[in-house]
Amino acid sequence: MPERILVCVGWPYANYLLHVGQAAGAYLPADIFARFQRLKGNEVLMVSGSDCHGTPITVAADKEGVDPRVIVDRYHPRILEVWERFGISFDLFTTTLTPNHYAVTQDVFLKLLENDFLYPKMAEYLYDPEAERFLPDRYVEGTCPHCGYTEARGDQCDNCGRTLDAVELVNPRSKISGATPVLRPSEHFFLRLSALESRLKEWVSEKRHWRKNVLNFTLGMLNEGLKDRGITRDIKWGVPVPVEGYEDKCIYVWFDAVIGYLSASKEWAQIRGTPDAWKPFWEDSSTRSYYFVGKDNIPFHTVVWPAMLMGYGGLNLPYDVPANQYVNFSAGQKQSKSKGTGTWMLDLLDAYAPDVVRFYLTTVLPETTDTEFREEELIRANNDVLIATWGNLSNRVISMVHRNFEGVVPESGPLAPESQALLDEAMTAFDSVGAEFDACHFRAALQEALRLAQSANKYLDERAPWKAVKQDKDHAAETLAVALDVINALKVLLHPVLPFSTVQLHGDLGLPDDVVSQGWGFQPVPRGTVLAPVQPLYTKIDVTSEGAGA
RNA sequence: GGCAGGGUAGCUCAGCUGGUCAGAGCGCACGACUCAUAAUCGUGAGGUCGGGAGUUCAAGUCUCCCCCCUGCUACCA
Repeated sequence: MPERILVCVGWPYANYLLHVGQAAGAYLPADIFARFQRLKGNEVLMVSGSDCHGTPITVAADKEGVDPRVIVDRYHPRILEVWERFGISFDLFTTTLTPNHYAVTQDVFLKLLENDFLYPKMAEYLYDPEAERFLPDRYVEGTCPHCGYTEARGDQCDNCGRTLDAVELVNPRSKISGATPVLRPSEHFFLRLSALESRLKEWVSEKRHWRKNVLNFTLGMLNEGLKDRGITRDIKWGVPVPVEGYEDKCIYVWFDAVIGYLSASKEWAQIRGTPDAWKPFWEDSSTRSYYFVGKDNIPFHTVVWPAMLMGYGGLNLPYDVPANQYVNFSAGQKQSKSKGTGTWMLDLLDAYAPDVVRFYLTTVLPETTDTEFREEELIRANNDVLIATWGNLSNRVISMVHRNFEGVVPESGPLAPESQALLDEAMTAFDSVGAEFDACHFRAALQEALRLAQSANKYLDERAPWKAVKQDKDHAAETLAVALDVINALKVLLHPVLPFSTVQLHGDLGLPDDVVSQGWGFQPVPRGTVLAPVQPLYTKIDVTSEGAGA
């Protein structure tokens, strides 16, 4: 019975290039998961898009004296390029600038308003009289009232680490213009999170399968008590508030960004020519929806978005939010998009084959703790694990079939116990590896799959077909045929992580159709199949040269 | 400051509800093999599980205190 799986991935901000941390934190795990589910024969919808609103984009645009759209148009195509080259298999990767997204966002807004989960409230906010805009706390600098640090930000002092309120700062100044901010009254809509607190608690308490950090963090937030949250801003770049008298205000970026999952699903359905196709993914309660995000985004996906969905009514809440920790870069330096440090995905993909990057990143996915990206480790993983254990396995077997059996998969007679044992192991692997993938334990899944490759290597060493072929050709035939069957199993087991090279292997094995249509399960290579000439799946990387991948 | 996660072999990381939990892979040393991208297979060395105190017959595993890293702390998203 096929299941329906909705894979939602955090929306990248459209004013930076994508770095390794984002790829490993959200997009790669989401893609591995989606590919696995498709192999299982499940119906998968995987959506995301560029988050195009928000203060940083308008600030960047102002700095260059251009429309924010120019910034978006510069980065969105680069993001798409990463998906293409890295093999992130979105069903739709859109933006928050589409008319559809605006319409869906406003619909959610109005429905929440109608259901009394939104209400307007007057308050005072910091205003930059020179730049003529209201300032988020982060855009105010000044002297810390506690330690006297002169570069303190409005939300926190980087020197003494205290949390601040922007109005506490001594000598406050706007980060944008340098002007002294003033307080100005403004009326904004607030999301009545407080009213949904108990329902959220009840809902979260059932989520035993959530990761420890996600569950505890969310429970902690709920137990502290939820405060209503302002969801509109005095800005012109964003989705307009669809209420009379509020024409000069926009819906705040995080509110519209999470709605993107829904609007993208609807857009996907429209593009496909089946406008209602989104509904089963959102309205059928048997659908499992997953949200792949970084740990900094947990509250938006385990509290705010669920609250919005509850307030809206009739739509599925997240089934799981397998949030990841961070991938750090070199000596504990964070992969920060704002600081401009880190390894950009496009640079990395210029240097290395996508599957090599995917393989290495999968071994260091920050599933439970922050991890570290190191280029020399990537090279080592390629040479000493990917090629040594897996690439070389298929290479040595295919080579021997060419040398001794004219490249045709030989017949295997009655199987020796060790041959049957290896095949049994391959069949079992679909359960064990599959269970890990399904539980979003991608590192463990990869490790488990590689164990089968090691067993196959051991099997070859014990049966020594290169020796057997001289006295007992049937013995060698059996060994190679069985080894090919296991390689074919590994091709499927590894496909979610290594989509490019396993597709190549599928063709090299002379098999029809594609890997996905073969499905998640053991399939022997038909005897008599003609193999393609030997063609290495991966290329060794010279340690001394800077990235020479194929 | 508060909340959450993490601190385990040279490196990257597993270790759920306390008793083969002191592990895996890589690296390193030695041996075997030579089909294969000097790949593979076997053997071995390596850690008082961040520090201290406690509970227990028994603690990386529970409790308390301390140190370090990361995130959040509601106007970055």
